Amino acid sequence: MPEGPELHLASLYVNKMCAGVVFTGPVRKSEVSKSPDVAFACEAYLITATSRGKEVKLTLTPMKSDDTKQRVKAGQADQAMDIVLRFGMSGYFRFTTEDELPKHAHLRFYSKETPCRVLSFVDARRFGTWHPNGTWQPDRGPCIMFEYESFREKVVSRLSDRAFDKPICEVLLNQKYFNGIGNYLRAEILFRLNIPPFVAARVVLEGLESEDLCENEKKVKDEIPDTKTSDGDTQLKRETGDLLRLCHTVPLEVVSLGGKGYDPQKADYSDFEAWLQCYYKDGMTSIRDHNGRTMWFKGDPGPMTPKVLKSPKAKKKAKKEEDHDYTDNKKVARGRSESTPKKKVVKQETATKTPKKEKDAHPKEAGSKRRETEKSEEVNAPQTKERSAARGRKSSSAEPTAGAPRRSSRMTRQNSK
DNA sequence: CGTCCACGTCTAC
DNA sequence: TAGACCTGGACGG
Repeated sequence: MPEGPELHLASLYVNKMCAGVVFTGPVRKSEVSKSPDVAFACEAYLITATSRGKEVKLTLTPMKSDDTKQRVKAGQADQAMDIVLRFGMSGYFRFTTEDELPKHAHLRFYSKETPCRVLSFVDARRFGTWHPNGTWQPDRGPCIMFEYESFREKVVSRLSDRAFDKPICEVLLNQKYFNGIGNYLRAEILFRLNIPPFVAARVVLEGLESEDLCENEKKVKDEIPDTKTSDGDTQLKRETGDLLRLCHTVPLEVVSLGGKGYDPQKADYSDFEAWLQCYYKDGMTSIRDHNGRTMWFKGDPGPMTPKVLKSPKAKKKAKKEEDHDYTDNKKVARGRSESTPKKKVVKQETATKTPKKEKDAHPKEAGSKRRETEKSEEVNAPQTKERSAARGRKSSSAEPTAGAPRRSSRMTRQNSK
């Protein structure tokens, strides 16, 4: 969930659900959370939210009353407090009754009703954080969705920054310049323009102007290939705008998909999945970037494609071997200089294309990926995603295609209800 | 049961 | 530029 669009949808969710709701008492934190306590308590306060790139800011506003002195004396807030949150890999908001508190609700705001309801920041993996009395993180750039002009200007004017020496797909994750872009967005954006992911960012970006010449807010019309015909090869990509503009418009498309894209309650990610054209899609290729993140793309990977294998798997494998290596020469032998090459078995890269034994039933499922990886083993060659229908097939062999076990593995929030 | 993978930062050799 | 930080779902055995 959490890339720029989801963070923004989260702020919309808070504003919608909490409009007119009066909250009361202290803000509560789960026992297990390592994020700071939120020292705010108030007899009656309101909650609103805004977003910027990959951050959300909650504003707690005490409601007027005449007993200000008393309140202050009682340790109650009389001033608004901002809390800035980052969502990590799994954060989101829910507004529920107290007895429906989601698991992993690490920060909670209680309404004054009876029975009361609770606005929760839910974050299973706890990679998310919050900062009481916080401000937008200084090192993050302008929001790609709502500060488009300054975002664009900043990138164009700082192209000499060595940050742009790296492959474009990696630079797109640099929040100093692309605040709001995440792993699925970088794949979708580069795919739309057919830009090889591992081309130096500067090469891709130089020549672009600060002014967006295509500045007439015309909806980016993109042909979404008929999902049924699978074979997402339908090449009708006629995108409007340059890379920087798509860093703005593509995320906004996700926002326009609406709440169902976000609200885990709806458990309905089908629209979002249908919207995806590249990320995790069948027929696409994926390889690990220099930071170990999976880059999805199609076609030419570009000249700066990572040489050494650094998939989590490869790493783990290497580690394992080390553990079982009693020869004591680890440090010397492969200590570090040659890091991971170990068995660069590089099978013929032609191994890339997996026999297509399955006709797509329905794009979806992230399943089979591991299988592919399996095949590639130590190979650095890109892997194209193969059908996973086989997966559903397999597990529910009794039930072939009909109700296709379309539980869409990932993308499906752990709510499904 | 175990392994691999995930929409993201952080910080420590 | 590796790990670290976490939980849980999908799969494989």
